[in-house]
Parts: sequence; C-alpha cells; structure tokens
Amino acid sequence: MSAADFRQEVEAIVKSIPKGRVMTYGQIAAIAGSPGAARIVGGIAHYGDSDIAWHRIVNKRGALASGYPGGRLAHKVALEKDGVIVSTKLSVKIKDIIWWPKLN
DNA sequence: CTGATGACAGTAC
DNA sequence: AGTACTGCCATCA
Repeated sequence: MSAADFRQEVEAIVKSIPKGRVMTYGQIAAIAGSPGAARIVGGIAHYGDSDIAWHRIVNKRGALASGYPGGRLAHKVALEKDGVIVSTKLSVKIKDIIWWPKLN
C-alpha cells in the first residue's frame, strides 16, 4: 500500500457512511490504516473532492468541524439535512448516530 | 526533497 | 469541568 492510498481509503469510507449517521476522524483514520492520523483525515476533507459527504465526519466529542466551508453553522445545516439532530452547542450525540462500516 | 500545516486526540493543570 | 499544551502523521507548497 502506498501512502497515497490512505486518501482513497478515507474517501471510500466516507462515501460508505449512510445518511443520518456520522463517523469520527480518528475512527476513519484507523480503518483507513493509520491510527493516529486523525488530523490527516481533516486535511483530506479540506482538499478532497466535493462529491463526498465530508459533513458526516465529526470529532470524537461530537463537536462539529471549525474549518468546514462556511463554518460550524454550515456544517450543522448540512447534518440536519441528513436528519441528524445537532444540539445548540453545535455538537451531536455520537453514541446514537456513530457508524461502523465493518461492524454493520 | 524539506519544511510547515492542520476539518484531531489525549493528557495535564 | 473547562482550558491549554503536546503528540501524530499524511498532504501541500
């Protein structure tokens, strides 16, 4: 596996996230083959294709991304469009909507 | 090829 | 409990 494959893995995983569910950066990084590269997932999200539902990624606390185009508010709107409940503190109930591709 | 960057995570205070 | 600091590692310029 070359290093660039990490990016493809991440994109594939994000694409596999069903509507109404989310995944954490660290989780995706681990599944993509590089545990600890959570930040990289964020970087890929920033420079990656706009065809992908990057808004379905949140940090482990369930807080929304600060660098999302348009800010956390835009991120919130995108998630709510998917039917995800976002609290007023701009965070989600990770435990309820977390998604594990391999687990089910 | 080398250095800087960051849409995180974990630990410490 | 909330805030601050450090570690991590693929990507970008």
